[in-house]
Amino acid sequence: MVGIKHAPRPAAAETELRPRARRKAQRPQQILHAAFEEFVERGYTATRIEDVAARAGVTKGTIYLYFQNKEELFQDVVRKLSQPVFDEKQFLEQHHHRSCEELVRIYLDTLYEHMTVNLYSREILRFLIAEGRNFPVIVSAHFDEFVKPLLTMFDHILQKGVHEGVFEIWAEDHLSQILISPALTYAIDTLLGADTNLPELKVYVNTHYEMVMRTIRKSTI
Amino acid sequence: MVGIKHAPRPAAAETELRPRARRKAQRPQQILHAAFEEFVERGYTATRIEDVAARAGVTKGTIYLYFQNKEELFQDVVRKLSQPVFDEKQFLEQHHHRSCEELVRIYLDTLYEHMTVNLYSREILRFLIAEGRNFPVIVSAHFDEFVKPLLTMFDHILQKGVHEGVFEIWAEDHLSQILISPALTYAIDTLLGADTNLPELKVYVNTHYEMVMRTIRKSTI
Amino acid sequence: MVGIKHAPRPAAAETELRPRARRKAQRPQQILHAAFEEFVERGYTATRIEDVAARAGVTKGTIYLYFQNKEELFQDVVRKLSQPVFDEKQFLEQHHHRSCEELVRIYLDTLYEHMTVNLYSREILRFLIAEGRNFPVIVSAHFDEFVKPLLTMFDHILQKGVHEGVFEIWAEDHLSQILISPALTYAIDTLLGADTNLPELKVYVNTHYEMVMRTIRKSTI
Amino acid sequence: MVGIKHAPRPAAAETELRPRARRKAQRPQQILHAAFEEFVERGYTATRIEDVAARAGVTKGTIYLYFQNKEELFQDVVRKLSQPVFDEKQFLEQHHHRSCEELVRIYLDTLYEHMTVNLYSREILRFLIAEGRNFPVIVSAHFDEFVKPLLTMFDHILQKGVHEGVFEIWAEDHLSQILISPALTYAIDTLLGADTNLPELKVYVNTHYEMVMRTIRKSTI
DNA sequence: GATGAATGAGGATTCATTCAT
DNA sequence: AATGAATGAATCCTCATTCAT
Repeated sequence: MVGIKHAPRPAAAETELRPRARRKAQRPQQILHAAFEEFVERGYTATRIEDVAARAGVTKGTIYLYFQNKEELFQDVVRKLSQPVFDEKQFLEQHHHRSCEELVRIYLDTLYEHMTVNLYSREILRFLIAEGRNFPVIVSAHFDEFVKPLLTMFDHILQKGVHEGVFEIWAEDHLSQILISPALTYAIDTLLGADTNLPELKVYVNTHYEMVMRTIRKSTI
Repeated sequence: MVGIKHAPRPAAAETELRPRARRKAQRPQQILHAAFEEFVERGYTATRIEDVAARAGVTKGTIYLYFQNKEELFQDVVRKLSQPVFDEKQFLEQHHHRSCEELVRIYLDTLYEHMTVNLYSREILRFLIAEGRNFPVIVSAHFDEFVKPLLTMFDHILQKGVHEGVFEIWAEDHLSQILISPALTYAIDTLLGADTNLPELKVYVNTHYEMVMRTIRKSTI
Repeated sequence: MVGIKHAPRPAAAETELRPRARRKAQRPQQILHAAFEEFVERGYTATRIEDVAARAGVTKGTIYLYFQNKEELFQDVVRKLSQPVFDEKQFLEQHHHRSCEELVRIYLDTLYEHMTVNLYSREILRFLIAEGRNFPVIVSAHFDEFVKPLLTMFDHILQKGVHEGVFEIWAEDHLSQILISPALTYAIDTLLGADTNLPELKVYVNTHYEMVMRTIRKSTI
Repeated sequence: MVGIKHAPRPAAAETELRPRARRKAQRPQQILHAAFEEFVERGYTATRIEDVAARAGVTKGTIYLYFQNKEELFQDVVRKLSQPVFDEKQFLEQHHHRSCEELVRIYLDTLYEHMTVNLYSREILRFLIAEGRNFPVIVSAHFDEFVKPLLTMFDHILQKGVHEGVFEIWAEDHLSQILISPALTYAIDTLLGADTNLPELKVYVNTHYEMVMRTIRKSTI
């Protein structure tokens, strides 16, 4: 009987840890996600620690066991919940048999899909714009870690195209940035909740792709 | 002729008022600008009415003589300090002798100059992204009043070009939006204070212009 | 022409004063009445000087020309707008041919009518109860000037009745106060806005009168 | 027997709680009483939450843990600190052997004693008169819960007397209200702090009682 | 480790009062 | 005499943070 008193030991599902320890190990993640959602819904200042706690299923005090303070929590949310759109190496390997034009297309499709599906990216963009002034460090960290790789990768595709004689890089600077811009426009439109004005995605991407190709395709006269 | 050179004496409006009345007439503007600057520096929530007052050279109470409350003040800042980039009619008249390609170039130059010179536009964009969730009305009002005309006008230039046989509109939708996107990217980059990553404007505009032309110029084979 | 420029001199209607002077002379009264009404509607603290001013048709500043401050204004309202229910001398002369029983009846009728018709009395009672703590002087002044005479006068009627052998004063003290009490109850009920519970006045007065008579009428066995 | 002498150990409710929980359990009462006293001394508007807190030995914030806001606090004070004068059933059982005349006397004695001893009743009456305009709900709630039962109970005594042939109800309506009125007068006088004019209670009650009896005692000729 | 009661600094807003015009 | 713009003290309420349990 004594043994039965205790809840049966759960199958060590995800980790080897005891339930208590496991629960503890998950706390920070739970809290980060809860915080993210609250920050998304209300913005930094309007978000109350207590609401984050409630959403995470803990209480105020617990938040402070894992995070110094609200500011720290916010920064951690941005840092830890940002997800790279691509893993460049993997992307190139996965699509190594594709033509450069196809790579551009897949790149764009992936990018837009990421933005559509992945709440995080979009909302973190909002955070950065809204609160960036007060958190300059995470802004540039985010830029380095997530935006720059995006641009670099597009650059690589362009270069590959040049190398293969299908693309033409006629400008010295900023070309990738300019060519990808429409995706940012789309993201901002979404952020502004301009639902009415939101373009139909498929058509939008087609046009975007066409714009890119017309711009860089090497004329083969 | 000499006489005519001077602007016509302003209607008794401002100058002839007694000092007190004149001061009063200026208050709302003073406050709006002070508020704008505080909102820019701190964001909506972090801005204290008392700071706005101090910056405007008045005291707390005075703010409330002219604005219902903080929210109202914020909305008025956005509403009243937004400035249209173009007056389309005037723009077209002024440049009626230009070719369509030149019109596109002037359009872009004007747009970027506006963004560079005009603090307001840029920061109001930040407001809209940061606080838009809480002020949906001004977001859509702003879109209708300032963004939509911008797009429409670009559309008109494109159509003119098509009419004259120099441009080709090969997409049914969103073309203008996509073609102008790089300007938004530039604005956002500025907002993010990515000073390091900020492109040299002249080169950036050139590239943007070239992108547009490559995209829409009718091939004349 | 010069003469016509000025507004025609209004006929010296109520006083010999010039219009301007007359207007000035009326100001304090106007303000007192406006203040009274505001105090009635909102209570002392919730009444704003500006509202009083607006109701009096002047501006804030003007109030302070005639009254030291809000407190002073309140006290003046209570002092100057209280109106005696009876002029005892006149009352007795007017009804000298009546029997004592009739005098009691007329006394009660007058009292209730005063309370019903005369907003002031009722509301000033509320002031006294609500704010009396903070204005002890006017409470006792009011008591001496308005309540005491009321009781005294009833006493006199009783004594007259005793003298004429129709009434019997069987208690040494407080008899008048007790016999008049139902009128106070009625006033309070009105104040509490207990409209639902408010008795039909005529019936109520009848019962009150009957109570009084049964209490003091000399049995004539 | 010794053991039994002690009151049965109170249900774990209060005593067995850990100190923290116990303190929490008492907070609302502490605050209510502190608030009551402040409201009594200053009136609703002039009372500052911070003063209530200080008197309750807590800080501002704590008040808001237990009460939504100042208004709510006020209403709760009125609601929860009002105490019925009688428990009718108990009163009648306790005095079932008394004559109806004695019942009337005891009723009055109890009523006056309640008013004298029980600060709350008196001051809550002041609240209702002073602030009733702004809290109509609690006025009528209070009337239904505390005043009406008082009248009803007096009615019942009268009816009992009629049944036993000693009283005569000669008026259809409002009789109880009128007969009890002097008690209200007494309460108001106390409220007005008319200490000078305050009757000596014993004499006053005697006269009141005599008035009632002369009014309703069935003549036994 | 977790809790949640308590704190108290901080900020929006109101309004009696002043005073230059 | 009258105005009404401006002031700033006063007060409600919120919420990040602490800490005894």
